[in-house]
Amino acid sequence: MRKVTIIDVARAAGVSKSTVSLVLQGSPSVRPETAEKVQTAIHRLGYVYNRGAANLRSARSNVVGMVINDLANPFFAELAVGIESVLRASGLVSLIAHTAESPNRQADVLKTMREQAVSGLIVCPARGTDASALPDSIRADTPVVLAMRRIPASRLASVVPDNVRGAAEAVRHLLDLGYRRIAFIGGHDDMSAQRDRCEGYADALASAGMPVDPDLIVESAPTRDGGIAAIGTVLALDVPADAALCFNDVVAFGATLGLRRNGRDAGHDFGVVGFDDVREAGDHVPALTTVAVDSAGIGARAAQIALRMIESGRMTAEEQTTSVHLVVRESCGARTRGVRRDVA
Amino acid sequence: MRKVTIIDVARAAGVSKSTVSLVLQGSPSVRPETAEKVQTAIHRLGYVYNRGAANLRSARSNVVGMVINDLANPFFAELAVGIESVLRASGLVSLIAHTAESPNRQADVLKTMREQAVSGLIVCPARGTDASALPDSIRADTPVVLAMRRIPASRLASVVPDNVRGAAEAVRHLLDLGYRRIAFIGGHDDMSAQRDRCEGYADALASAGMPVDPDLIVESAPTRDGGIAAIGTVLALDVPADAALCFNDVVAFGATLGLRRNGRDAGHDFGVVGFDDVREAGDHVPALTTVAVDSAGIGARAAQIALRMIESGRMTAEEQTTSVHLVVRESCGARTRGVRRDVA
DNA sequence: CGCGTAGATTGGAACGTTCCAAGCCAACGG
DNA sequence: CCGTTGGCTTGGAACGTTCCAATCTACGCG
Repeated sequence: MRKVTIIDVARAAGVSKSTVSLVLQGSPSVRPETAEKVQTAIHRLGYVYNRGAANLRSARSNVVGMVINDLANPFFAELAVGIESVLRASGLVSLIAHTAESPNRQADVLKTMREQAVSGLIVCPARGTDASALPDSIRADTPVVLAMRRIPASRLASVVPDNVRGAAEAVRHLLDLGYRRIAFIGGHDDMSAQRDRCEGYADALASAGMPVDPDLIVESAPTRDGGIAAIGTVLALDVPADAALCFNDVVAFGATLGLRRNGRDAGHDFGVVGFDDVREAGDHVPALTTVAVDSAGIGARAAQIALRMIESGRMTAEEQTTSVHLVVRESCGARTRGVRRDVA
Repeated sequence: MRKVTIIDVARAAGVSKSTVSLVLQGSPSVRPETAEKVQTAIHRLGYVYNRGAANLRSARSNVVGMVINDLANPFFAELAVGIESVLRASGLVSLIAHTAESPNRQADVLKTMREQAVSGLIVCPARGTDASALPDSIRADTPVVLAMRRIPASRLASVVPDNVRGAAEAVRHLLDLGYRRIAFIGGHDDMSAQRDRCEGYADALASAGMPVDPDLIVESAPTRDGGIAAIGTVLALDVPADAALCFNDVVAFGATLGLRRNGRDAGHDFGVVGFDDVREAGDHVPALTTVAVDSAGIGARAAQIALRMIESGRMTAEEQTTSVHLVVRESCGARTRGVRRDVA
C-alpha cells in the first residue's frame, strides 16, 4: 500500500495539489467550502502530512536539537522538560541527545544534529567544553543557546542561574549563623558553574572582611562520593572547617553522610548548604538548606530565546541570568542555633 | 551563501553526483582514489549531509520517536537514557516528547511523530492509555515498542519488569520476617504496573496460606503525599497493618514519613518495602528495602526490539520481562529483627 | 580479434512538499 | 462594453538526495 500524498488528496477532492497545500497551511485565501472538501478527503484517505518533504522544499525545519550532558540527573531532566514544553507549544519537535559529559560524544551528536537540519540548538555543554566545540560552521547558520552552563569567550546566548549571587547569599547566611571556617567543596574548576559559585563564595567572605583560605576550597567530582571525600579533607585540616557551601545538592548529601561517618552532625555541629534544590533536598535527613534553582524555568527561557532567534532569523549573544533563592531548612543549623534569617 | 550540496561537491571533485552519493554511503564499488578526491572536496567545501533529503527519497528515516510519560521522574529519565544510547549506537537519532501522563497530549505527540516519519516508536504510555490510543493506522506501518507499562489487549511488543515476581518476593521476605498484616499501598489500578505488583502481592499471600484482606490494599497517587495518606489509612484500620509493600519507592518514602508522624518507625515497628530502587533509596533514612528494577536496561532492551523490527521490516508482539531483585536494607526491619534472608 | 564480464561511473527520474508566476472568472467603474 | 481589480485556483519548477538502468573502460579468454 503506497503512502497517500497530497496529490492523492487533491485528486479525491477534485482540486489541485497546490490548493491542498494551501489548506494544509491554513491559508486564508482558499474558499471555506473548498477547504472543507479537502479536509474531508484528507480524513477519508487517512492522509498524513510529510514534514520532511515540506522541510526540504521550504528550507526551514521544525525540529530543534537538545543536547544534554546528563539526562539521568533529575536536575537536567527537568531542564529538558522545560525546553520540550515550550518548543512543543510552538509546534516544534525536539531531537534529544545525551552526551554523558563526554566532549567526543558531544561533537558527534552535534554533527548528527546538523545533518538533521535542526533549526536551532539548545545545549547544556559537557564539562570542559570550550568555544571550539561549537565551530563557526554551526554558529553561522544555526541559532545556539546554552543552558545552565556558559562557555567563556564563546559569544553564545546563554541562560544560567545567578550562581554568584546565590553562593554569596548562602555564605552570608552561614556567617550570620556564626560559622567562621566556611569551606567551598565540590565541582571542578572547568565547569563554569563551579567557578561562578566559588566567586560568590569568595565575594561574600571578602565583603564580610574575612580572608579566603585556599585550603577551604576543595574540588571533587560533583557526586555523592565526591562530597564524602571533600568533607573529609576539610575536617582534617589543622584548623578544620565548621561549615560548608557545597557545589550542588548531591555533593551536600555526600557531605552530610561524610560528617556522620566522622561523628559529626550536619545542622548541629556543622553547617551544610547545598545548591540546586533538587526534589529530594527537602526530604533528606537532615532536610537540606540549599540555593533553589528553577531548572524547568531555565529550560523554558532558553527555549524562548532559541524560538525568538529562529523566528527572527537573527542570532543574539544575550546572557540571561535567572534569580535563585536560599531555602533554609535544617542542615545549616538555623533551627538549632536559634538564629533565623528570613528569605523571600 | 547558498548551502553546499552533493552537486557542488561533485563538481569540485570532478565526478558525478551519483558517485558522491555512493561515497557518502561507503559503497565498496567506488575506487579508493575517487573516494579520496570526493572526501577532500567534502572537507574543503564544508559540505553537510542533508539527511532529510535522503529520507525523502529512500523512504526510510533515521529517526525514532520516544514518548515518555514523565521525563522529570529519574526513573523514566534513566529509561530514556538507555533508549537513546542504543539508538545512537546504531546511527539513529531520537525525537523526544514528554506527555506528563496526559492522554490528550500523548495523542497529539503521536500525530507529530507520524508526520516526522519516524521509523519506529518507543512509548511509555500515559496512565490509563488503552489500545485505541495507538490506532491501527500507526501500528500498520510503524514498529511500536512499549516500555515499563503494557497496554492490555493491544498486541504490541513490550518490555516490562517482572512486577509479579518482584512483588511476591518482597512479600515473602516480609512474611519471613514475621509480619502478618501486610498492606499493599499506592498506585492506581489503571496502571498495568500497579495491577501486576498487586497480583504478585496476592499470590505470595495466597501461597503462604494467608488471606488477602481488601482493606489492606489501598490505592493512592504514586507520590510521596499519596504514600503518606495511604499509610495513614492502613494504620487506622481496626486491625492495623504491621508492614507494607509500596507501589514504588516514592510512595515508600512517603510511607516512612507518614509512619514517623504517627509515632512509628519504619524498620523497627513496621516493615516497609519499596519498588524500583531509585538512586536515593539507599541514602534515605532509613535506607529503603526495595525491589530493584533496571530502568536503563529496560530502555536498552526496548530500543533493541525496535531496532530489530525496523531492520527486518517485520513487527512482532513479543512481551519481554526483565528480572528484578530484592535489595534488603533497613526499612523492612531485617537488621533489627535479626531474621536475615539472602538474595541473589 | 571479437565477445562477454566485471568494475566504475553516470544521467535522469523520483520522493512529497512549497513557492511562484500565471490563469480564470466574476464584479466593478468609467 | 472593455479594462481592471481582486479572490481563488493552478501547473510547473525546485529542494537535495537515492535508485535504477545505462554507459564506459579494461581485461581475459577462446
